[in-house]
Amino acid sequence: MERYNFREAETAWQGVWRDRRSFATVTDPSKPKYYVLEMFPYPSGKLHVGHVRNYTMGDVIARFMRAKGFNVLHPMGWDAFGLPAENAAIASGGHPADWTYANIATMRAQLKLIGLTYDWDREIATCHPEYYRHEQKMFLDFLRAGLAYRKESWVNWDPVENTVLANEQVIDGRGWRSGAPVERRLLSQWFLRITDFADELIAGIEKLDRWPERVRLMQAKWIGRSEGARVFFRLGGPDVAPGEKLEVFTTRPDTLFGASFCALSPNHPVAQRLAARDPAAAAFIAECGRLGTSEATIEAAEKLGYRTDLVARHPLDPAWELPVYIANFVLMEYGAGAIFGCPAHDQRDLDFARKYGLPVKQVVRPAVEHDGAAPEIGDEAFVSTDGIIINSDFLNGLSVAEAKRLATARLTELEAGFTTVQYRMRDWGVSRQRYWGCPIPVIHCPDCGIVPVPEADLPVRLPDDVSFDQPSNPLERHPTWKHVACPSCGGGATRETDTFDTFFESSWYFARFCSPRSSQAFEPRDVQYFLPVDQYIGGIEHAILHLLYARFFVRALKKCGYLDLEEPFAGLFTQGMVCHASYQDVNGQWLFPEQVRDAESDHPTDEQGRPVTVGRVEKMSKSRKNVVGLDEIVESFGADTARLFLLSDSPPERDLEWTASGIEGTWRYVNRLFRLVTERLALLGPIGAAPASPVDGAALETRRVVHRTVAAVTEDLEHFRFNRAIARIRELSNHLESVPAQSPSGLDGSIQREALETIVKLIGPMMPHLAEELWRHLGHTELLVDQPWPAADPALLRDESVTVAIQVNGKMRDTIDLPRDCPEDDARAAALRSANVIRMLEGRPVRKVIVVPNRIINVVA
RNA sequence: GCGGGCGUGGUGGAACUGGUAGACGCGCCGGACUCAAAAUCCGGUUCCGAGAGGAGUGUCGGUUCGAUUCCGACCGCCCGCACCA
Repeated sequence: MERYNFREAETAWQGVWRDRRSFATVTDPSKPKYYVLEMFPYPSGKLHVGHVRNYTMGDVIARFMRAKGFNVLHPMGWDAFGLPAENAAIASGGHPADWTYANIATMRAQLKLIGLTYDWDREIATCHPEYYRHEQKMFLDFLRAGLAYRKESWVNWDPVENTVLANEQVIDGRGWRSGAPVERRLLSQWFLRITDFADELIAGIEKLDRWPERVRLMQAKWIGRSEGARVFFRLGGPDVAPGEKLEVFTTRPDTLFGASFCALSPNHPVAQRLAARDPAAAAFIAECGRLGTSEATIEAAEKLGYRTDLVARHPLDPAWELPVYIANFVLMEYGAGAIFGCPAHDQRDLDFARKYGLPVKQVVRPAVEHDGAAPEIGDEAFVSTDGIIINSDFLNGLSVAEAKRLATARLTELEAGFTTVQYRMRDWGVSRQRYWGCPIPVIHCPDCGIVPVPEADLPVRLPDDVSFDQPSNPLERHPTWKHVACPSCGGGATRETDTFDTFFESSWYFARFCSPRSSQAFEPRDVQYFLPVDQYIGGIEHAILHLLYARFFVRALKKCGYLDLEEPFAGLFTQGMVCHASYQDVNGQWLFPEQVRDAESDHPTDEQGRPVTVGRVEKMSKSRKNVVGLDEIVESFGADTARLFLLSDSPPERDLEWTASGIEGTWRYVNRLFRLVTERLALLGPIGAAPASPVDGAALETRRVVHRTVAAVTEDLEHFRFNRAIARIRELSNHLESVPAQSPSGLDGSIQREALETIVKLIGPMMPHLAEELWRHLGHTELLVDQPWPAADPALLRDESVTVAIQVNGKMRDTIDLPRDCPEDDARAAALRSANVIRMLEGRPVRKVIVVPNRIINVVA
């Protein structure tokens, strides 16, 4: 029996596609375009099968859309700056660039093994000066447009990576890569004004209707828009200047009459000033700093306050004085860094008030009163906004919404406040104290201050001769690199030694792919044609990070005149992870899957026959050794088998468990398909002849199955339902196998040909090498990749007779074949004739018969 | 705590807008071929029951002629956010 020689076929077809430049794409506005992009990888070393699931999905879409006639852009590149390269250099003494480029070479070769339709002419690596020079220019333009600025602020310091992290890169108080608890440091850093676009970024989410709801919600929450008011409280007390005011932010100006205290952040300027003259205040502030504000321990931390000798005068009743506290739960970074506390209607304020014996005055009662009186405030604040204002002077009797409006109107009149919108998101800190990144193109001059590097001097290149023998930034220690003449006054000055956050590079690479060799960042003609990305594919872990930064970046670029684009990614798909069981030997050491015998049995052992403990099925990771190498799988089963398995076993958005039995089963199917086609070649009609039009029998049924499959698979691929598409194709091949191959009972040659050519075309996006090989076997000289996607004949999608289920009292008792769309009376009569129905009725009278045309008949007794 | 998602055979998962639950696989069982094994092929495989039939989509309840699908309460799992005023 002939087996499919995937090694020969895959190498050969990859060569043909390469030589014919089958997947090279050019800007051609006369054709509809489709831009498919998978999030480009960081070149970390070697690919395992878990890495390639999203590339396979992207490739299926690219090939499918290509067959449907689109001019498909499907590029690949490398997110090549980043810490692992530097860490490798520290560990082994090499240079980050060498490590990075070597990994790129390895991974590029691996990607080429699996037959992806990348236009390799467009390959980019972000660590190349021809790439990063453009983002240096962008930064200078941002600077000019006021979108970039430098300020001293408290930042997140990762003590393991020895660098600052953006807020988005701190997960549960820990560095997103190192996992180390983040410290707070006061540093001068570069920021991008992402908050300028907060409103636009939130409004734009509405229009991203081809994004997962989950990601849209996460972004909206991250940006965190709150409508409210700034309110000013006149301060009183020692060393308070005449007319000095305390500014607070609140979303509930309607509850101002329920105020019982004000609270300052420990970092608030007023608190800091107080600390200078009040040692107890200073001690309290120091204590707050020790506890940390970004630690996960905050959750359990008690709400603590220090009562100052200051008072705050109520803006709507100057005779009313409120105590002023310094409180550990007030964040300097949000709002005004100070609050007014309304214990009756805010749980946190209530806890605080109870602890310090402050008054609790209810000013909102439930809109629907229960038995007359409003319930007392006990340990639970009444936080609902569905209520009526009470005990509040001129606001009494109003709804919460009305009271908000009236209160802020009065505040505005008194010049004691105004309405405002507050965001949770803060500006994006882009400075990193590391070497392997894009240099920030500014110069610090003792006389002129910050001076941008002149555009003619770009790119500011990284120096090659650096050492990693100390933990600090090598650019800082370099003997000459940072010492330059000031471009403005010519005097002695120093370069900025920080580099950009690597999310800077990934914020615009999708645009660079449109014109990767241009001397500009990109050509307007190209980006206008290809952008936005029609289908973006990547992991959920970037729901906020990269996907938010890129959305901001296109807006900033638009403002600077680079491009005219609303959103970078019109469609987004977030794929699940590839998982594998993990194994430990008797000593608790992790084992690679290939070191385990009988891994899927009840008693797996190691190579010495000792028992092995099977752990959880979890994401493939080097540390647990539960990885399956891509090279090994391609060598044993071929790229198509690996691709098919990655697509078939789970829905694409869910996690997939990689199993040896699964990949073997897929390999069996690949061979079955190969035989199905190659064993029937002698029976086929000529190429190009129209299929016969049988009126009934097996031949008609076969044509129906073929066309139904085309319709179903097309629909499935359009909706990312790869697992279902594959199930449909398997049903079709099951059907074809069941039809006798040989005449006279077999099919007409033209119908055989139609069926086999169709199945080959349908598997094309998923198993491109096998499909191309079988297409050649079918006698074609042109390439399958240049063939159009098959179309289903609508006439063959409609059956003339339908199988209708018959229920008695909702339970299925029989099925009957009826002509399609037959009259209801006929259907009813046919159902009542059914022997099973008569038996199940047991002589009871029929009360009602429900007929759902072509579907079901329910006899109710 | 808040927000979102998910619970279907031994297992991964199907089931269009409420209309034949378990498609398509994996595994398992039986059989054919073989000296034997592998490969391949054929048949079976939700549970109970010999059968007729009954039960069945996390649990309980509701709406309906009919519920995996809609509604309510609960249980469990996963993910995100979390002193945001």
